[in-house]
Amino acid sequence: MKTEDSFFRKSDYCKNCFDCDHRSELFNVLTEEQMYRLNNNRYEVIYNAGETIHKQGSSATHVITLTSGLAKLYLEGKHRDIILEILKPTDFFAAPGIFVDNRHHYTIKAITPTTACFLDVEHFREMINKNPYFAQKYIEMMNEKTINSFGKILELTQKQMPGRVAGAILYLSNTIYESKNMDMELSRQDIADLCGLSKESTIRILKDFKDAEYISLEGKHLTIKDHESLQQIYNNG
Amino acid sequence: MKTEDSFFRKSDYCKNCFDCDHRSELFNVLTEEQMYRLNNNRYEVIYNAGETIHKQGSSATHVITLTSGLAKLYLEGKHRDIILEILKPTDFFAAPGIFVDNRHHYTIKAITPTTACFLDVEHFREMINKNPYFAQKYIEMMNEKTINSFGKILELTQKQMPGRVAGAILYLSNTIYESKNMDMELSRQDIADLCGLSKESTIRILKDFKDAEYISLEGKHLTIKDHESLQQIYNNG
DNA sequence: TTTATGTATTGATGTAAATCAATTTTTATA
DNA sequence: TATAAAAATTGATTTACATCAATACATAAA
Repeated sequence: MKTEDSFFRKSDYCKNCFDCDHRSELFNVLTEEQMYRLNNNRYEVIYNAGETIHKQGSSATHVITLTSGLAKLYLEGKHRDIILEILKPTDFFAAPGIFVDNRHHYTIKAITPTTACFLDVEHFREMINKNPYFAQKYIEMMNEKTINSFGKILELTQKQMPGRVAGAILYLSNTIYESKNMDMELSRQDIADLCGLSKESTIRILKDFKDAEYISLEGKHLTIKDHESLQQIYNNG
Repeated sequence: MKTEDSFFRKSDYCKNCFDCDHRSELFNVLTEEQMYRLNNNRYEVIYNAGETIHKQGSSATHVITLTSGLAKLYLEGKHRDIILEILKPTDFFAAPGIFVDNRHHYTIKAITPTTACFLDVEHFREMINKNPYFAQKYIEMMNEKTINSFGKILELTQKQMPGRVAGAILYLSNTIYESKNMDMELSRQDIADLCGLSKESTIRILKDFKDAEYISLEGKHLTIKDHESLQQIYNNG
């Protein structure tokens, strides 16, 4: 059911792709004709906080661009979830499964009210086949994600708790909120899943950082007070 | 310095790419002209066991196909190495860095005497730009690796020791040696790095499996005696 | 407002796996 | 062959983290 809030957000709907400021930069290399077709085939969906956008294991029929809000992309494990990435506008996502087994290998869930623009996989594949620039852009994007996932593997297996939590704080500050002063929309469990730690351990480390005055923290309001120290803990973690 | 053994292996040198049976299936979609250019630009290198083929952090100038031998592809972490993949003929490898920062983000080292066929990155990029089938094949390959690395993340963070060691044994048997009866060329440390465990812990689990008669193990000769049980341990982890 | 339900916090306890240390076995070298 | 060096094994100890349990707090529903 739509909330009043999401109803009003319908003003967020994009008129067209040509002058859309929510468009992923991936699409900048499309030809005029391809852009036209893109515009005719896309559609937008509005999600409430907590709703699932892609479900791990389900069939991958569309690629998406997040046009507003915040979402988490995570692997559902047996014992816990591992958040690989927080998605924000205008992140583009094409499931790696669309060229393999047409399945989603992770779940994407809205953290805040969110809108996403959907594009049919067949259409996306066609763009790749017909436009080498587009293909190259996509490959660059994929490869960057691969490299990131290497880093994730090392962090999750080699860093210990303080290093991982410091890493999560720096990631949120540098990449997601782009500020040292954050009204985080993530729950403590989300932060834990970002670190691959239990909720309790994460909370304890956050408290340590607060006591050491590296951060200030009240509820979901977090401010980085000593970026230097956090960075050092992350590096030596 | 070349050993006598590696000298004799020069007979392994490929005459040309056209009828090469060490060629990665990726290249099957090349046009005749592209295949001709491939043949003229490639070169082969012979490695002794233990030698480094690609070094993490160094600049990525070539993509490779492993034409003989066995190699390990691993991330060098602060405290330990994580083996992502064992490479065997005719595995193809293009560093994800070639479309990002022109660096290697992992190290590849020969486990046994090994030959690898090198192809210039510029040339490889050209193939991708000029041949959409080739680009698609490459994307498929990349995506498959991405999906595998998701699995790796879950295994390393959620499975405990017996599950991980069982996984490594099954991987070696199913994918690398393609037999239940293996004369493993990997060291105990290699197996540990494949599991993300310490050498000592890995050895202990192997001993447990031997005592339970799931495997027989003498030195580097390993035979799977109870595949079912190993699979179950892997699944329930 | 009251009640309920989920989220956050803190402390006590348990445990999986690493580390350390010593010994044995294997492989390489003089 | 003898000797050195590396790899494998085993046991004892330590520790980083999870789990469990109880309580506090916040948000939403009645």
